[in-house]
Amino acid sequence: MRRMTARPANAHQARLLKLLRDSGPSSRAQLGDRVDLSRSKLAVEVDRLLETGLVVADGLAASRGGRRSHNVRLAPTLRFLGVDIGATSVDVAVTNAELEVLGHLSQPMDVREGPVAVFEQVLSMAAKLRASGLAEGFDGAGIGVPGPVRFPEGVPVAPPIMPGWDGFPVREALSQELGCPVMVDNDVNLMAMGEMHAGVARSVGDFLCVKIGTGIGCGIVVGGEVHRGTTGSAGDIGHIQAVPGGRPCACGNRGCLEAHFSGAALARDALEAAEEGRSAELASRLATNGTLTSVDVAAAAAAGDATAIDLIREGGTRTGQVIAGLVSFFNPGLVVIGGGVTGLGHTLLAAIRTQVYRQSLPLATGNLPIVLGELGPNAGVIGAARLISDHLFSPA
Amino acid sequence: MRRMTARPANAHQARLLKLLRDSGPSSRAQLGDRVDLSRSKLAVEVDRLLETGLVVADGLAASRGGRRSHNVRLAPTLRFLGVDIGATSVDVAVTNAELEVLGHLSQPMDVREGPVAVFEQVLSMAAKLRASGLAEGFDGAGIGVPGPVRFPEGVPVAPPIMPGWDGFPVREALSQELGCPVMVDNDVNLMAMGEMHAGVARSVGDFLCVKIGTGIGCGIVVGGEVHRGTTGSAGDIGHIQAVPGGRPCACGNRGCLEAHFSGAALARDALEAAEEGRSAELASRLATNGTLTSVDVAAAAAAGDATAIDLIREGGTRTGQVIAGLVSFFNPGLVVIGGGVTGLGHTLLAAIRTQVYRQSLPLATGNLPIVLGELGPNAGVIGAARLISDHLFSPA
DNA sequence: ACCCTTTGTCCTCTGAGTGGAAAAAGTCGG
DNA sequence: CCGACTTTTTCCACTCAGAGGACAAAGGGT
Repeated sequence: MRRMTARPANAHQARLLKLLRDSGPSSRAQLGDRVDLSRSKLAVEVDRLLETGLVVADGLAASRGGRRSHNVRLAPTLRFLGVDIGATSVDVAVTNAELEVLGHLSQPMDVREGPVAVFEQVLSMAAKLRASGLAEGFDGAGIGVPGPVRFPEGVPVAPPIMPGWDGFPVREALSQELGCPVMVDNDVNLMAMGEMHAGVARSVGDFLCVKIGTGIGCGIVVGGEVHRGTTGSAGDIGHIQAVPGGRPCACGNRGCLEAHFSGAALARDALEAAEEGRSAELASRLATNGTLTSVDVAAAAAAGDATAIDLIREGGTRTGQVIAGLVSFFNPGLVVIGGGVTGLGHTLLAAIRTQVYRQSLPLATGNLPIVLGELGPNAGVIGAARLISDHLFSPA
Repeated sequence: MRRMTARPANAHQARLLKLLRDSGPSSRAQLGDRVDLSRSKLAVEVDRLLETGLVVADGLAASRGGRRSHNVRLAPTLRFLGVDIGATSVDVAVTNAELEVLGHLSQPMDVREGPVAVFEQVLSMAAKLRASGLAEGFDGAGIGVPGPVRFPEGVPVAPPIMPGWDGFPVREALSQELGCPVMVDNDVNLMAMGEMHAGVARSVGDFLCVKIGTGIGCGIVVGGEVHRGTTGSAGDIGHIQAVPGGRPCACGNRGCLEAHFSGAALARDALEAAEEGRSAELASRLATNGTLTSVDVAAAAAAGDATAIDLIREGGTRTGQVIAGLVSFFNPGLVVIGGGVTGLGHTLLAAIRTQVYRQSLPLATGNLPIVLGELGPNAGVIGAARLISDHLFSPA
C-alpha cells in the first residue's frame, strides 16, 4: 500500500489536521467553530485535504437541530510508529493518526549494547506489529533516546549512559530502514509531550515532567513547546547537587541527585539494606530473585516494610529538594512525576510534595498540582507519535 | 505637542518599526533586504508609516554603487520613559525611539515607603527630565518593580519586599498620571531585556540574567522571549536552598541563597567582620562612614583586604552552586551577571565561573560564557523602554 | 559622454479570502 | 403529513493584499 505522501499545503490545512488529530472526527461546522475561517474558505481547504487522501469522509454527524452535517476524519490507514528507548528497555507502539495506541511491545534491553543491536531489536518489534495486521506500513516514526540529542539533525550528543551512540545518525539510519520520515528526541521530552497530548498535562502551557527511571531527567514545556536548550541537554537534572559532599557519582562530582535517588541508586540501597539485615522483606526477595530492583522496594513498601518505606521517603525528599528549586526558578503550572519508579506511588509523591511545599515560596506553590503521570509506559511512545505527527502535519 | 497616537496597522508595519528601532535609520533598500517583501509592497507600507508620522524621511543614504536612496527613520520626537524601581533606589530615564538613553536620573529611595510616595518621586523625576528639554511628553513608559507581577494587568502580586504594593494597580495609575500607555514587569526581567536589546545578550536566544542586588533574582529568556511563569514569579531564585540547614531567612526557611549572599547579606557579614576585628580595612571604613555596604566590600577587596575577598569569593561560590543547577536544568547559551554588586567585579565572576564549570556537566558548560552585564544601571531602564516599545510597535 | 547599477514608481495580474444568497437536508409542532 | 424554522452546504460575485515586470530617475566608473 502507498504510504502518506502528501503534506499540508498551508497553515490552514496544518491547523485542520491537528484539530482532527486532537479532537477526532468532526463535521465541517465543528471545525468552522474553531478555526475562524469563512465557511467557503473552510470548505475549499477541507476539499483539498480530501483530495490528498489525508482526510476522508466519515458518515453523518449528530444533528445540532438542523441539517445533519457530514463528518470528516483523518485517513484511518495512517500509522505512526512510536519508539521509546530507555536505559534498560525498548518500547515500540503503533498508533493511528489520532495517536491512539493500537499495539504496544516492550522488551528489556541494555542500551549500552549499542545502536546497531538496539535498532535490530526495534525493527524486529516493528515488523512483528506490522505482521499482526495493525499496520501495512508506517507514515512516520518518532523515537526517544535516553540522552541529549541535537534535535534538528536527530543525533545523540555526548550521552553519558550510552557512549556508543555519540554522533550516531539515528534519524538518518532509521529513516532509511523504515522508509518514512523520522524525528528523534530525548525520551524525557517525549514523555512530557505524551502527557501533554493525552495525559494529565492537557491544556497546561508551562509544566515540568520529572522522569525517575534508571536515571533522572526533566522535560520542560514552555508555552506548549518543549524547551531543549542550547545544546539539547536541558532538563538534565540528575547531576544537580542534592547533598553537598554526598555520595560520589559516576559523573565525577559528589552528591548528585542521581547518586542518591534513581532506579539504580534505589536498587543498590535496597541490596545494602537486605545484606545488612535491616529488612527481612527485602532479604527474602533477594534470596528468591537473586537481585533487587525498584519493583522489589515498591512491593516491600506495600507490604509495610519500614526500611523500604524509609528508602522511598528519603529519595522523595531528595527529589523534592531539587524540584523545589526548579519550581522557584521556573514557576510551572504543574509538575508531573513519571518513569519506572511510579510503582513507588503515593509514598514517593507524598514525600516530594511535602518537601516542595515546604521549601518553595507560596506564590509559586499556591496553586501547583504535583501529580503522577497517567499514561505510564505509554507516555513515551505517544509522545514519540506526537512528535512525528507535529512534524508531518506542518506545512512543508 | 501631540504625542504618538498611531499604531502599526499590520504585522509588516510592526516589523519595519522594530527594524528601524534596532538598526537605526535605513534606506528602503536596506529594509527590503531584511523583510522579504516585494519592493512595491514595501514602498506602500513605508509610505503609510510616513503618513502616520511614526516614521520620517532622513536624507540620502550612502551609495551602494547606483542611485542613492532616501533614508527613513523613526520620528525623532518620540520619547519613551524607562523606570526602574529597585529595593533601595529609583532610576528614571528618557529614551528616543531607538531606545538610546538621552537622560538618566537616579535617586536612593526605599520601596517600602509605598506606591504613593514612590510614584510621587518618579513623576517628579520625569518632570525634571522633561523640563530639561529632553522630551515634550512621553509616548509610552515601561516600569520595573522588585517583585512578581501579574503581567497582563500590570499589578504586583504578593511581593515579599514591598508589602504595601500588593495588588496596587501600577499600570493603571501610572498611565493616568503620564497620559500614555504603560507596561509593568519585574525589574529582573527588564534587566534581561535590556541586555538582550543593547548589551551582551544581543543575538542570544536562550539565556539567564542573574541580578544580585539587595536580593537575588534571575531573568529567563527562552527563544528571545521573557519567561514569566504561571503566576509571574519565575526567576525568583533568592530562596532556593544553597546551604542545607544554613542561615535562617526572612522567608521562614533556612539556607536560602539570599540569606547567604546578596547586597543585604554581604553588608551584614562585612559589619560582623569589622566588629570582630577580622578586617582592619572594613573597620576603618565603618568608622568613617558609620555603615557598610557592598561598595565598601568592593573597595576593601580592591585594596587587597583578605577578609573582603573571602566574603566575595564565598558568596560567588554559593551563587555558583545555585547557578550550576539552573544551568544543568535550563541549558542556556549565556549567563549574565548584573545588579548592584557588579562592583565586586571579577573576583565574584571568577568564583561563580569556577563553581559552575566544576559542578555542571561538560555538555551544558562546554561553550557557556558567564559574563558581567555591560549596561550597568542602564540595563533596567533600557529594558523598560524596550518593553513598552515592543508593545506599541505591535499591531493594535 | 557612455554604459552599467541601483533605486523608486507605476501598473497589471493573480490568488486568497469574505460575505451574501439560495439550495439542501434536517427537526419539530400541530 | 404539512409547514415553519434551523442548520449545513454550495455557489458566486466582490475586495484586497501582494507579486512582479516595465520603465523612469539618479547615481558611479571609465
